[in-house]
Amino acid sequence: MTSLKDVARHARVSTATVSRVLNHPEIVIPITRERVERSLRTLKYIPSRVARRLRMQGGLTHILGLLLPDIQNPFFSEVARGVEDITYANNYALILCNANDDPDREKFYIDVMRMESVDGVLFLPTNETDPVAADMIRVGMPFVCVDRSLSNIDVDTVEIDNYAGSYQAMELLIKNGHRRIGFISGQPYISTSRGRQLGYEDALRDNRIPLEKDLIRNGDYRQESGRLLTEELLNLSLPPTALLVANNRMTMGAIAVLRKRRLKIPEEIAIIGFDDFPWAEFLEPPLTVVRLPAYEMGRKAAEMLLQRLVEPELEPVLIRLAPELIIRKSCGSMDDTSRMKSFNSGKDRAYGK
Amino acid sequence: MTSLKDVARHARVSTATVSRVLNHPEIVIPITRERVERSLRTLKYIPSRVARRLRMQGGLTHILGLLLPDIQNPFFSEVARGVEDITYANNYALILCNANDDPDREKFYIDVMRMESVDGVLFLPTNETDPVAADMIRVGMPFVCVDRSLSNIDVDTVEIDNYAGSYQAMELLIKNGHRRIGFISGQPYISTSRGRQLGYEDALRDNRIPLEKDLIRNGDYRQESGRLLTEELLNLSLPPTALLVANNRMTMGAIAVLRKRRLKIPEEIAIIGFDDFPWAEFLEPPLTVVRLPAYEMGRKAAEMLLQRLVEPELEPVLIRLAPELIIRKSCGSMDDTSRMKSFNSGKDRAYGK
DNA sequence: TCGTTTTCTGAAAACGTTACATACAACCTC
DNA sequence: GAGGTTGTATGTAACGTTTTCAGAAAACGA
Repeated sequence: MTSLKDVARHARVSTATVSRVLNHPEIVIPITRERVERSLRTLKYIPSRVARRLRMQGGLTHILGLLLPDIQNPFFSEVARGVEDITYANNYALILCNANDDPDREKFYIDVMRMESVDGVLFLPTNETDPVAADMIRVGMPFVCVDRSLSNIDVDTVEIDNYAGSYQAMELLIKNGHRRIGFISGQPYISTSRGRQLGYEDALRDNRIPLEKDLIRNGDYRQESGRLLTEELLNLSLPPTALLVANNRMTMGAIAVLRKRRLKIPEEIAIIGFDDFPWAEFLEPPLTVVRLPAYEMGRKAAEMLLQRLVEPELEPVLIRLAPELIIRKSCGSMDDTSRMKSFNSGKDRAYGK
Repeated sequence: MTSLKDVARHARVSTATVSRVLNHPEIVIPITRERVERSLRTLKYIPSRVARRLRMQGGLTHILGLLLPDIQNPFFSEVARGVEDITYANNYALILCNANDDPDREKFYIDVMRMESVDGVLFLPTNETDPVAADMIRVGMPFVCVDRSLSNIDVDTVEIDNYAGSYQAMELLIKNGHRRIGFISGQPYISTSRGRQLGYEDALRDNRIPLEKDLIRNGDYRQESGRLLTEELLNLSLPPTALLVANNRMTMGAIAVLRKRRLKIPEEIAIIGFDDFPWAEFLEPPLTVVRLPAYEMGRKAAEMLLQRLVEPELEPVLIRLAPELIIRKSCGSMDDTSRMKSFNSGKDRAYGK
């Protein structure tokens, strides 16, 4: 690798001059500048970001870190794409790490980011209380929480209005005549899960439907979990007539069970999932979902972090993005309301009411 | 940030000793070692990988780069997961970059990797002739090509036997009675596309079915492309009775068109896609696919690169992984062969043969 | 006791940058 | 013409590590 020193020797100037040609070309006299630039080209000089980063402790070195819980989930990879579009547009490099839902791995990568002295970190916590992250924030590392929040820490956050998302989904199901609605939630120590669950509960209460603890199940956001919990719900003596599932993976698990039991959707059981994904409309029937603006969230978060870098003293900001209910067929469409109702009353009778 | 120097001062030793405690603990006497370790802990020392990397030019600094064409495609994100599992297991950090199918972005990130002096690079080229990558290889950077190969460059490569994949898919379609099979291919300058197309052509030839240029369409691996080309194929005066689609995105485009035209799958048109994905079995009908071992490929590639780091002088190696035909319903299952046949002969008559 | 080996530690140099302080002109200003 | 100002380039000191070299101290053998 050719270094600044090589270029300096070749152009018969000092390294300082070469560095200035690179960083502040306007303050070096054209004749010298051109000579240096020629040397730069002939030697194919490539600067070392490592050396620069070492030297510029405290300055900006144009590298950000992004830590995701699960890169395979299209929701998170869309967040990543949003982030990356912004960082690239601003000439920032990005260290993208995948915690794989494993706290040890998460810690490993958080440490990596500190060790790499990135300018700032975009973080999607796998759980609410992360001492390593907390430490990082305390120590003054520019930091933005994305999608999920950290408890007891006041820090820039971009998240989705999960409460509104599930509230709207519930309203639709209730309007379609459902009263026994199963809710497959995520882990209670993830902020998104709690928001979604609260929306579920409030929608019931606002519609004077009694809350049944039995109908709420906590899973771990994985497909297997969705499968298991759906089985449990269907095996209830009074099974639900509709399902609200808190993420896309568990939704797939749920659908797998529904298929296996040959239950007709939405006639025999309705289902709404969280997270839209490219194939949702090709399922049979097309899946009604709460679309979460993942790409938007990634962009917003990256913009926020870049902003924070130039204005470190600002008060922490919270941005909440609105989800969107995408009504397809799996919830019983509006047109089917009548059929829906009669079906449900039939069910109700079957239950002995 | 506390540095080695701080720790050294606190423990009343030299920085050299602290460094030795960190890297070669066995050569420092226990009494000193413990004192240093105590200081390390109380000061919460976190090493700077940046400084280490700068110092260890030529040595191994435990960081690898991975450059993907499109992080949102589940195929690539699965590759990433495979890579990441291996790097993490070996205590390597990973800089994961997303070229977003954009050659400029690809160049940007390749440069970033050089500038960051990573130990090695895992690269999925967006096209076969990449001067920047070629340069990197020439300059001796440990390098592994994944999934797609670079032309004219002898370098470690892990890829999939695309030829076999499409050959097998074609055999199945032909066995199911199809003779007019449309092929929606990728860009001809991507090695995977060519392999898949060759398999298509050879399967036809080996079964004495004349090749019709009209039935082969080149797309760009995006959904819109699949949509367009399917429309084109269906608008042919003699449209195909089956479709083989060279990647998952274009397959979705194709299915969208088939749905829109209310064509029954597989009765009116059969379809096989490349790349399995989590939802393929939930489509109606479940999609027959050529499963590509993406995760495996990621693992293999990472292992290969790590191997290369310790044995730089080895001859370049080519690993070709076998795909797997996953037969579901969209191609007309074996049981339906008879129905298939009669259906096709009916079609044939309709075509005036 | 003295030399020799062994074990441990410290000083210093290097990695490739950037920034600060300085040097040396040349040009004003009074 | 002394002193100040500007414009340009240089020298050098960091940044935080690792490693080489050499020296001090300890252990050993005679």
